[in-house]
Amino acid sequence: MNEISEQLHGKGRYATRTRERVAQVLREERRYLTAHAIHEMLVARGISISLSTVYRTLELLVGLGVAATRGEENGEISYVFCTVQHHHHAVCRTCGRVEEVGCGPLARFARDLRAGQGFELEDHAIELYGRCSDCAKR
Amino acid sequence: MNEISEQLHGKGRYATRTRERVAQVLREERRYLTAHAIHEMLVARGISISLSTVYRTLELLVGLGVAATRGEENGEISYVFCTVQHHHHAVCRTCGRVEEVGCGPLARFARDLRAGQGFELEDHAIELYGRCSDCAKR
DNA sequence: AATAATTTGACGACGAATCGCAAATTCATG
DNA sequence: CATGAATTTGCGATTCGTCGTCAAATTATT
Ligand SMILES: [Zn+2]
Ligand SMILES: [Zn+2]
Ligand SMILES: [Zn+2]
Ligand SMILES: [Zn+2]
Repeated sequence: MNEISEQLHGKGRYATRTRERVAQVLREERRYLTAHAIHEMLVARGISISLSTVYRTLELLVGLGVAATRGEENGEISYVFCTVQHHHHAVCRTCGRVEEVGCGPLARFARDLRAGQGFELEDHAIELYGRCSDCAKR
Repeated sequence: MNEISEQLHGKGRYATRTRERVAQVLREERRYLTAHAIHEMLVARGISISLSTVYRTLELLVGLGVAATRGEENGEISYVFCTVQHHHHAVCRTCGRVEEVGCGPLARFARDLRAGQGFELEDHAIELYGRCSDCAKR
């Protein structure tokens, strides 16, 4: 019984094979995927699952804090595996891999912002794009 | 003839009353609005315009670099008035006002990131949330 | 195995966004 | 200002992502 199963069990939800499979895709891929893409990947593996269930499971995982969403420019919603603590995502433009990074230097940024235009920073959303260590070598 | 009209004229597009009205809403509001919201605001002013035209005009303004988009979590797309040069948005959580801010401190952030996990930063997307100077006083 | 609670899949509803085409508007030209 | 070509607009239909309903299936418990 893994971490997600324990969280589900603690909240009176069932830890089903179906849910574990959706979570497994996110754990393996580590990049932003739409519900549709996840569904297709599971079907390609010979697993029978409905698109509705994929949506519901993703919503559940986001609620548990183990998945994060991002609104794409075309209106689609993408999901990615995620840890609970506050962090940001560095997205590789070559392979799509998502790495988590902290946000230490933002403290100084917030101070400058308040001094400059009186804006009191409460929160921030950052996405970083570039090349992951593997792809940068090639 | 304003700045947007000139840009349109230079690209063989017509500077129409309709387009100017959509741009005017963005200029006045300075916050993220959906195409639907913009359409309703224009209709409320007694202006007859189709939702299709609002969508097409917004797409055009984004292409001109005077509007920016953001994918919302529910799949909608929001638009905001924007200058061409690189910058980020500080969004007031009380009134929704969007202010533009630079990203000077990010240079150090990029250096630390490369040293820490080998990620080569090429670009970034940042959204800041908090209270604008007006709302912070109350 | 029996039971109760939860989840799943199939289907349809809903809304955002887009497309095609005829009518209207814009703009250059005379 | 009148004319005509080019572009834009509005309308309706269409596509597509997402979510709701409900009976059937699955899960956990005894
Ligand atoms: Zn994350
Ligand atoms: Zn990579
Ligand atoms: Zn404010
Ligand atoms: Zn920047």
